[in-house]
Amino acid sequence: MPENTKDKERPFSRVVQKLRQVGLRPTRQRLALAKILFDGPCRHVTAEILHDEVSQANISVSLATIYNSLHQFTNAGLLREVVVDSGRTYFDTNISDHYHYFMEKEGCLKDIPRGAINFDMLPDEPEGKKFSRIEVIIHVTEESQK
Amino acid sequence: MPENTKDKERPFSRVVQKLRQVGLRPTRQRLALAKILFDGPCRHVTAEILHDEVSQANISVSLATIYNSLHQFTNAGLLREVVVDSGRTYFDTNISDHYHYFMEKEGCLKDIPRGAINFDMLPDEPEGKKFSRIEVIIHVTEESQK
DNA sequence: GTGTTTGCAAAGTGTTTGCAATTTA
DNA sequence: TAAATTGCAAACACTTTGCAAACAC
Repeated sequence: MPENTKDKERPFSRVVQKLRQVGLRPTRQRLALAKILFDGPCRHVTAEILHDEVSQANISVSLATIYNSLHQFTNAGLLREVVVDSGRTYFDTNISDHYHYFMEKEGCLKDIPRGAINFDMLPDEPEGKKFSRIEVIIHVTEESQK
Repeated sequence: MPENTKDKERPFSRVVQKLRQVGLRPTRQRLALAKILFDGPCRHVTAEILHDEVSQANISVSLATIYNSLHQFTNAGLLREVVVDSGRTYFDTNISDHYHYFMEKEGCLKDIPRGAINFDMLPDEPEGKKFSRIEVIIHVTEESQK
């Protein structure tokens, strides 16, 4: 099992930049996570899923670091937190305004395509308050279930 | 501290009925909880809030029983679970179709008045699936905060 | 070198569970 | 009395924290 170091830095350059832009040092751990998260289609992950995936890639990143990184990425605006399930935190790599399906059976999130859902009217913001975000989650079950 | 037993059953009759209707024995604990929950305006509670309130009324109900009861009430259709915050479960005594404000500062839920929010269009249910419920949560912050 | 980041293990939070004792019908 | 319910304490799942060692610049 010879170590493959040849493609160690080059393919990460985009990810390295992304981290640098938000002021996070591109450490081995953060690079591995960022590559999984941002180098491909948008994803919805939990800390545990990420931990499994990074492990499968034979990179060891502790759970504590995964949690730290997820929050750092979120604070930096690279991720968005989605709450569907008390006791489990999902992070969405799609940071644009959009809503979610929650597939009850699989326990996973899917983006609702832009334009597939629309508000006719919204309440007014109360005096001195503002709506910081509007979450819509459509729970999807199998036809047979109630 | 003389025990006050005179008004022990009568004022509970509505609540007793409610429990009986869904097949739950009106025990001392369930009655105390049901009275707090259903005898008055609609509420949003967590297990802890309920525990505090019932304790303040000098009735002792263990947290385990509170959790049990909240789930029993929910399964019986007397309550509805609302997820806003990972790590804390809210129960809503308003079981009609409606949506929520989440007041970030206070960490509490408020119902959005019926008709204040409306969908213009909704996605179609995929083949063999159905939308079991649609959750809308508007996060409300102070004007100054972002 | 200096300040940042990591990883472990321990602590924390909210919730669930097993089971003996108690209560309800 | 039989079956349901309760409460405790222990177990749980997920997340956060403190701190010494390792790392990035």
